[in-house]
Amino acid sequence: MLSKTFDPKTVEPRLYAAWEASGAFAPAEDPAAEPFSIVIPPPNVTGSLHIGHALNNTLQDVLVRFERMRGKAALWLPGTDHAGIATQMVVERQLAAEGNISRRDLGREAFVEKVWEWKARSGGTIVNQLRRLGASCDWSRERFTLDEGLSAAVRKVFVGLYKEKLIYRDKRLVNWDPHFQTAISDLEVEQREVDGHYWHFAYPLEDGSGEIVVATTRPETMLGDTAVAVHPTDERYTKLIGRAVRLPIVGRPIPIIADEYPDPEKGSGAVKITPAHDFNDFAVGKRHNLPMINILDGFARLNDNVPAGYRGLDRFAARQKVVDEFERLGLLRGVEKTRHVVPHGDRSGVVVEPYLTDQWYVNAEALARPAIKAVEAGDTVFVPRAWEKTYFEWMRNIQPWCVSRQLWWGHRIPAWYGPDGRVFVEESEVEARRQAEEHYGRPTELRQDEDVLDTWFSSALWPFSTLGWPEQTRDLARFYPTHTLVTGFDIIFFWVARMMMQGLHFMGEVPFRRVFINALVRDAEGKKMSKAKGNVVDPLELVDEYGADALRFTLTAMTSGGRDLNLSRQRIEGYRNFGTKLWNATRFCQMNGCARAEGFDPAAAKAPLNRWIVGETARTAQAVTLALAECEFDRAAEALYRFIWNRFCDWYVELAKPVLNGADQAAKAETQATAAWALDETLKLLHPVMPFLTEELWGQTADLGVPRAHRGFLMTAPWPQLPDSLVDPAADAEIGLIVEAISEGRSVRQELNVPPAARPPLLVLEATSGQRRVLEAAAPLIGQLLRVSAVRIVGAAPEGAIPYVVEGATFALPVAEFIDLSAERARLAKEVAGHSGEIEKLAKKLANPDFVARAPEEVVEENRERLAEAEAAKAKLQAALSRLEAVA
RNA sequence: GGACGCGUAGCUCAGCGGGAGAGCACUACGUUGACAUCGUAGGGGUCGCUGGUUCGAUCCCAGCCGCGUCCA
Repeated sequence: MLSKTFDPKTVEPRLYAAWEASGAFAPAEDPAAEPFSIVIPPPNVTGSLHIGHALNNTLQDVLVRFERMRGKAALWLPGTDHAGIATQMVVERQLAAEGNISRRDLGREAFVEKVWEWKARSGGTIVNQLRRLGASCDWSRERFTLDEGLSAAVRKVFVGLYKEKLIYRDKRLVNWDPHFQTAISDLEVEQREVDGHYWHFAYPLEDGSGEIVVATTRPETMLGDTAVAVHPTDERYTKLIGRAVRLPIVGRPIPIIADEYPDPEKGSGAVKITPAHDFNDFAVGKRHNLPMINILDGFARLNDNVPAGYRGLDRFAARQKVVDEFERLGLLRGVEKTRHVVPHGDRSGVVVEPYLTDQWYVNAEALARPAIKAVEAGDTVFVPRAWEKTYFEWMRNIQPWCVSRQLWWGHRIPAWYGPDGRVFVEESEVEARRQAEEHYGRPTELRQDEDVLDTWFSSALWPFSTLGWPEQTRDLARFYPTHTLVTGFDIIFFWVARMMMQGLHFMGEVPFRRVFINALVRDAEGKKMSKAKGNVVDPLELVDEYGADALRFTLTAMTSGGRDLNLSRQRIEGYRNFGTKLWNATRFCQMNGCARAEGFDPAAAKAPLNRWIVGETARTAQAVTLALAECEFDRAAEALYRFIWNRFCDWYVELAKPVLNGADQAAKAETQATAAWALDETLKLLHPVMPFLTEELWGQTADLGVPRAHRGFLMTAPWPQLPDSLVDPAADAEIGLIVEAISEGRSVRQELNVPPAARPPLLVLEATSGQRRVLEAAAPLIGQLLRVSAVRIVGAAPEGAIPYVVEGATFALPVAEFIDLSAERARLAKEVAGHSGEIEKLAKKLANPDFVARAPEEVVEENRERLAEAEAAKAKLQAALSRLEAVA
């Protein structure tokens, strides 16, 4: 006998271990099985599971379990990302906390060694947390972006792109993160709006004949100014173009140039130009061939290119000093408060500086072209489709991708320099040496590039590098292109776009056929979760409290096309209750001898009740199958919830009770067999979303009746394929009538406050012969569920019987002695008014000749029928109301 | 400033050309032997505003108002 509730705490670890040990997570070996593959968005090794991971991985698991049951060779390939900056940060912090020497003192090799040690010790956290969710990843294929195989892939791609001239070295402005001492890509820069000032500085003309005023939010950069620009059409300055100002403090003469960049409407219309420290100024500098004076070092301190008093100062100290100096010189023309956006490093949180350095770039524009085409052609489809716009928007305006990082943790760039600076880009040092020897004519000492690659460079290869590329493995042939990628919209640029580019370039095919973009999980009030706000929900805590299945069902049910998903504990609790409901329905069936019967054929069931639930099961199977195939997760969850709670539990079980307790042995046996069959099908349909509870029930009911055709785990059972022919409209109509008669009767009783203990008969006044037959046959059911003593077919209602109309049939409950006549009058009047409103609307519509002429025939017909029904019902209730008023 | 998206029941959200829906919350009643992590019933919405298209608009189009996100 089942316990009273499901106990996730003991069941989950047991079942997960059993699944894993059985090898069920690996794809079927059957070569005939259609492949279905998903690569996991690799979480950072440093990570721990947050609610976004829980959502993302739940959806992947739902899909992969569904497809596995559908007989596909389903592979969900897991792994983790080395996450350059994040990991380096964690280990550095740990070194500091342990009172150890810093990374720099430790030296590169020793530090990297420390990171690997850390990874061995703590890197598995998130992977184990995924197990707690029930994720059916094939752990035997788990990969890490710094694995030997993946590193080989990275080198091959880098060298390949270099030789095609799609990777190149360039001196340009980068976003420099002074905290981590590295360049970062545009995507890693966060624009934050902050309070600041506009300082207006006067630059005296060199000949002393006047001044020109420029405004800046970054005064310290003036030390690197190499021009002042004005708009060529700005008449205020036409005469000054070509002349020079003497740069205060520095004393350097710099030209006044004409360029389209300054906006005459803004400020004074004149702009100071610092080509080495501003992206716009850099462009101006290029156009006018201006000197580029770098005034900062890697720590964002001022370097030796500035006057002595400023050297070594931090940028912000220098800012103040420059302002003070201008004031002292009498050249400060004003200060305004302003709010402006300032770039910050997304990891470090410090202000990043545009900084002139040599870096490696990928020609993203060239790689983007085929990637754009592939989505246009539908080779890869985004779900929801609207995200394609985001993808296109970025891809069509793509900039060169800076891929070098001045970090130690990552894939070292496979470039070696000779003594004269000549670069050899090869997959191995050996090969680089060989090339060098050939070039120089003798063995030559080479120095490897110090930099590592952007973490996203290796992530971009994930869909094929994890399958073994560059080796031509069986997995690669079988599972590439992968089928579906499930990820968040925040990394469409970082990751999805780059996988598209690299996949197409190196594999000649898109990396995935479909990209499902999942929502961002927010708190119950719709606020973004953040540690600062203290509203972060730990998914593992939720799993502890409600079980993994409840959390999974919640996340699945809340996944519609939206961008946000507001998670509340109440919601999870509700779905935990849903699991309990199914658990107890199974318990009920078990207590009532429901067991699989030898040779049971759902199509051959005789009792309308059984035929009805068989049809409902088939309908549900179809709805869930369609929904999951289309990533309509909320619809799948809704169909399951509705079927299990509102059909199976609320009606099937209730209506089956009298049969199960009755004397008709044949009917009882059929019902027991049907219930067992329906439950088995239900467990299969619910399994992808609630794997633990369903697997446990599957196991606990394994011995009830004849053995199942599928003897193993539910997770490997075949998915239900139930034909439409199992739906029986006649059975639907019968059960529909019974359900409505009971529901409406209950409504009458409650509204009129008929005591629950009262057991009047239910009178059937007007009904078709078919309806009468159904109602008479269902008398015991109706008796129990509506709490009536009998169902009687009568000609006319006795005085004071309360009528109601359902499916065109008229019923009455003789409960006059219990009720307040005025309450009944009010009830009838309300019903009549309701019908009147409906009638008015429909009649008006049908009276419109345009409607009748132009609307589709079936719509017109449907409206006519509804009008007739409403009129009939109203007439009956109106008659009752009149009788009542006559009595009173 | 540009792009995208959202305003539907108290809350969170589905629906998206022909009868306004769900969960939760709320109210009343109820231990009928699966389940109180329950059952039964009920109240509650000019579907942001203004126009347009249409026989018909919550749904399509335009404008406006309010909110959010991303990119400058």
